[in-house]
Amino acid sequence: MAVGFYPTVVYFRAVTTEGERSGEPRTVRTPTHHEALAQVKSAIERGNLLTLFGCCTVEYDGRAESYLGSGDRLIVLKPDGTALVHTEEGQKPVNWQPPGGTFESELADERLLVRSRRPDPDETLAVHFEYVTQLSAFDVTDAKEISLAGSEEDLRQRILADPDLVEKGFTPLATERQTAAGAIDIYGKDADGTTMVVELKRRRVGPDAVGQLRRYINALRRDLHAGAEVRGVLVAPSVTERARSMLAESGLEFVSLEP
Amino acid sequence: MAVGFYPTVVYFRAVTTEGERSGEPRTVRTPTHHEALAQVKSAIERGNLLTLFGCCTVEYDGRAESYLGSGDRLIVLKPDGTALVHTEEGQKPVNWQPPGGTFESELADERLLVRSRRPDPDETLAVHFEYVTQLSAFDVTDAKEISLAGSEEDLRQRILADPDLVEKGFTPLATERQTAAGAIDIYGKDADGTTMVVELKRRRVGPDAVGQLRRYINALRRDLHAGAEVRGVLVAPSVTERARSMLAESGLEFVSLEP
DNA sequence: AAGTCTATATCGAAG
DNA sequence: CTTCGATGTAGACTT
Repeated sequence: MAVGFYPTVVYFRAVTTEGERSGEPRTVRTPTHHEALAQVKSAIERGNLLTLFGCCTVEYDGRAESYLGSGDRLIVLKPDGTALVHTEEGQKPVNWQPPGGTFESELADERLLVRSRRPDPDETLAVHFEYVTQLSAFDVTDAKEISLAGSEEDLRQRILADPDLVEKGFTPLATERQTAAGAIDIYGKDADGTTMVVELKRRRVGPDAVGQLRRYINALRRDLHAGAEVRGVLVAPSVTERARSMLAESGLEFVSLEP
Repeated sequence: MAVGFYPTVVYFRAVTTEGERSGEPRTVRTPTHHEALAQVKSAIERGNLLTLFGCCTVEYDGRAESYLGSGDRLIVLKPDGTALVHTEEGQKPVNWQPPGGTFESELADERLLVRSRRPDPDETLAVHFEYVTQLSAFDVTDAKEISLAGSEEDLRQRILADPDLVEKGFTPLATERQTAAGAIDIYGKDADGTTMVVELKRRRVGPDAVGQLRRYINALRRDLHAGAEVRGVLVAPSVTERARSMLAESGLEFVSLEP
């Protein structure tokens, strides 16, 4: 068992038992600010994923402004310019920077300062470290794409494959059909040939979805010849009480379907 | 310079130069799955912030479902139950679990498996590791709250402090005044005593904001006696072309104000 | 607990 | 480039 000293740089090559692992991560514990600066610069240069844990203050200036007092946080810097500042709680980072920016690091007042700048909108994020507990640079290449099911897109695919899920005899004619009020999820006809507008929601819907469907139908009625009959169907797992009464008022229909 | 062997557990106490630092972080490089499991369990038990870097697959099942094939990722587990799976790009984690869940870890097929379960909605996230490159457990207590300026709330405070920013003679009477269409940001009267509805947006607004303001005004006209005159003012840094014409059509006004 | 609204929303698609 | 809608939205606040 090795006991770390101060500062300690650890280079290591992974023991490979099943296929090639990624390049050597570089980890430094309790570095001096000077040493941390060198490691940060080098990691950014190499396009590594960089994590820093330590006590810091954070300033953000851009679409809004914020100041975060001194405390322990985990900072993640990605090669695409993303910056994340995480505290011990919450899913959302307490501060962040979206992809596309650039990182700069320097010693300010003899302490490590990491800055992220992003143009359009012009935004800066500055992390001032009081001390760095641990710094790690990882070589990471992850080509795999995620496959997601149960989304609205997935629901649409299922209805197109089996239109009877909406109503027996329903025939989809188009998806994303454009109207003045936006694109209709599924446009089609019922068994009698009456035009139908189907709006999909993957979860319980409120009044906003009813308004959206209503706007589509009004737009469609204007687009089609006057007096054209158009049915509107909201497809969702469930509906709020207020939305249900709005549907009734507007002569719209609801079909319950799990995503 | 120390060269890591396999596995290596590093316990260290930070050198304190300015006030007490947090407890000792625990970092393990290229652990066996068995060793990783012990460290994960111990870190969760202690309420530490845990980071894992390594090659893994990720399964999610809950509001939707997803599968993520094998690749290098950074996993962050927080003591509040938050789980984050980050790849080398993007601000959003590729998979995640909101706070409130519980972690379980075990060896499945002799490999480290970390699971997160969350009730209501019932959701599970499972990370299967092919190998762990590095594992770190941090003791973290961050009491500091973030102070944010330049938000819509901030804009409202400024207008209440100086109503002339909207219009000379404007008198705010209420904030968050309820209507059937929702709450009005600032409700008041102009120099002539005419009712005013002020809608605030901290950034460039599109047609949606005009629609929102229009709904508030219609609701208010219904609430007040018939024929009541109501002015609507949209306060934002700027407005899109389409929104500007909608404002003109609806007889609404626009005041440019930076957040 | 459920509904509503905001966000430094982020993200992707479409015009 | 803007505009628009979906998100496993998250998170805060009201009822």
